[in-house]
Amino acid sequence: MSRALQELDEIDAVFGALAHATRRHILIVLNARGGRVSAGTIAARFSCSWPTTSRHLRVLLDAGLVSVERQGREWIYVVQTARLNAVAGGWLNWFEPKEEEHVQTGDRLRAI
Amino acid sequence: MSRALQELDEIDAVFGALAHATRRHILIVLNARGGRVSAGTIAARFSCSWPTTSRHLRVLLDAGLVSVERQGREWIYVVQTARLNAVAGGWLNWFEPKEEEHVQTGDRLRAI
DNA sequence: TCAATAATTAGCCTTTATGCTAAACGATTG
DNA sequence: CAATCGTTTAGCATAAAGGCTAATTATTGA
Repeated sequence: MSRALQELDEIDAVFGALAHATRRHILIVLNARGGRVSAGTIAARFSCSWPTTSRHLRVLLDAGLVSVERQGREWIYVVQTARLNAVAGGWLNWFEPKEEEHVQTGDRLRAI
Repeated sequence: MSRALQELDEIDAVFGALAHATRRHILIVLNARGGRVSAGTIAARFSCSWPTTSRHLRVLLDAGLVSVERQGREWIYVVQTARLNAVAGGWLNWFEPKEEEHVQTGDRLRAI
């Protein structure tokens, strides 16, 4: 797959993941708590059932917005702020009031 | 409704609108063509049926990401980049690598 | 090794989103 | 004022997303 096409898929996954309020909230909570939180701690903070939260975490994981590490019998989720900023921020950057130069290459352009 | 709650609804509408590839594409096309394009010109550029494109435009309109003006028998859609940057960029700003001060007020904080 | 803990996966049902065709509607043109 | 043009609205069918409970997996501790 071309770089541009792959980038389109990433954009799709990221904005798809950000479309749900609960998932956005999870990212904020994760970030507010230092970026590393166990699944149980997250689940306890939300009104939906644990499996439902677990699935939201999976969507975020598939989008690369969090990573996960096993620690004993806990799963620790880690927010990937760099990726969030790169992918979502990168897309948004198309709409920045531009002053002359954009950072976008020809390959990047094909990803529209 | 409180300012913070209204802001949450705006964030929800904006990220909801950005969740679909076609709608993101419409915004890019609109922006690339100088920000003002008729519905027909947009519809011609997409593979889905005209009514379907029309509905995508409606979702963007409801999210405030475009506005619309009648001009003769055409409808001219205008991309609202300022709002896009304010709402989506504003939310993303929570994840910026922070150096001391954030621009967020107490009211803003409640919107998490 | 058996019970308890932490969490995921499976399976099902309901809601929401998306796409299409057909009908409607306001502005213009003949 | 009738026909046409540009576009939206209505209505329906299908697909995707989200939520729940029950079952399963892996790890720890008695």
